[in-house]
Amino acid sequence: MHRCLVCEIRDQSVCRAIDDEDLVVLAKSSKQLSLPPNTTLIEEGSSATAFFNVTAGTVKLFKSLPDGRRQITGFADVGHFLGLTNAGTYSFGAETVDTVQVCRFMRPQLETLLADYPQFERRLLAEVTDELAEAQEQMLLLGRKTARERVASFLLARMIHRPCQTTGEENRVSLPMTRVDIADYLGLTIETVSRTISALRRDHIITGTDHHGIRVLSPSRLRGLASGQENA
Amino acid sequence: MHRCLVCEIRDQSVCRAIDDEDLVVLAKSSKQLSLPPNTTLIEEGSSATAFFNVTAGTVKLFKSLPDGRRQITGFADVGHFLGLTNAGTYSFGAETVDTVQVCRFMRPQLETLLADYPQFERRLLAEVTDELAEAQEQMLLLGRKTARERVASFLLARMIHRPCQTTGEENRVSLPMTRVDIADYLGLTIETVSRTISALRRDHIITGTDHHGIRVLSPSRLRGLASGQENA
DNA sequence: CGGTGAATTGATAGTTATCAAGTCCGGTGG
DNA sequence: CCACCGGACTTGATAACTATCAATTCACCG
Repeated sequence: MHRCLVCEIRDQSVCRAIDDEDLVVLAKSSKQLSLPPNTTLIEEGSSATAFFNVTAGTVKLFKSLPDGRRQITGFADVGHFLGLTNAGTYSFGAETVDTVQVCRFMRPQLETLLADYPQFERRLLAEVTDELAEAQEQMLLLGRKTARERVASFLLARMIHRPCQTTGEENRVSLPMTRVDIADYLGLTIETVSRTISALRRDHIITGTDHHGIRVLSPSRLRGLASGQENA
Repeated sequence: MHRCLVCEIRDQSVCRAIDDEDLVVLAKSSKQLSLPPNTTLIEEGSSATAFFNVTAGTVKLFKSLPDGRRQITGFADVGHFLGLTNAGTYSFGAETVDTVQVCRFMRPQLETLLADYPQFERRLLAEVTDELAEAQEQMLLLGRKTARERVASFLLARMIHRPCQTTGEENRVSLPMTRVDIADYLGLTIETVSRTISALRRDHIITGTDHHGIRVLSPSRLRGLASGQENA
């Protein structure tokens, strides 16, 4: 059957630009993959042959230096696409954080889609524009915020962006990634991330001992911290 | 007459997506402006009413924190556009660095252009994709590079991107922006930028005493530094 | 030629990295 | 079911890099 027609997250992704009839074509030009944690989706510098749409889980995007230093440039979760590039090679790498499902489009087929469905291209432009705005926000964080402000910004962004209301707990934030990933995202070391989270706990701004999930006690104080009011 | 037809940088900008006949329409929907140094083009957070195409000079884009800390997210020079956003307000500010000329499109007219010229949208998508790749490179710089590596990366990028061959000097790099701007772009202080440039001079990697232009003596050592080889 | 803002240089302080133990937690096997 | 194992995380002590504060020096422009 036509897989894309019954896609649960269709309205959250770029695919919403395509109507029911044409989704048949889309289903043929894409393939769904299920990937275990820490799988390489895109190797940095490899030739750009595919394009992915995340339908479940979280993917990390990153760039590295020859000596191994790494900067995670973003986490892509449900509904996000990745793999666009003008050059022939990917300028970044991508790995799964947890178990991930993606739809993969091969490049020639993507080109066809872009040519045939202006709406699809329109959606893509909007998505990339959003990503650029996020990247600018992250540059502000990396260039000008303190460790405490960075961690607060990160937790706040995850609280707002992924309202984890599956559990009964209020303001719960899930952290599927490791401390290494958080550190590489915030431009810090794992020790500084750990110490800073502990400090926020001591200050009763957050709570919870689980390493992969915390609860925000005072969203307003967190918001204050994230925007540079070092008190609150 | 039809200004856009004789535009000297047309083939360097998004306007190259539009053919001669239709440029007449473009000329009507845009307006050319000449602006002195340090003019605000876009106020951070103001409502997004216009879109600009730089035809001469350099514009700085930035984001700020309430207490005044600022991060310059990029410099836009000849051929670059700026002002795209999905939200109703700009998430960033923009100011001229030197004397700048821009073509201004008002938002409704831009929407029309996008709808009528798929090629224009295509070009825009490519441009934004490039900017995103640059932003990711800058995140690597801000999150993981040392001061010396940051300055080396900056000088190298300007050498490669703006081959300043107007003067006879080889490998000349022009720095129209102030030390404050460079510092805010690299996530450093002006003192650290100044000290680092002096150190590169001492190490005979660059030369020149002019504050707004230097000459690279050893591009290869600069390249090594920029990618993390702390020797070279 | 003097004035003024920009840039450089110096001394010191602070934030975060590095190095080094521990502790916690999830998974595995007895 | 419980003990053990190993990786992830936390905590502590110290070091290093860059920021801050302060004083010149430089260069541009009237």
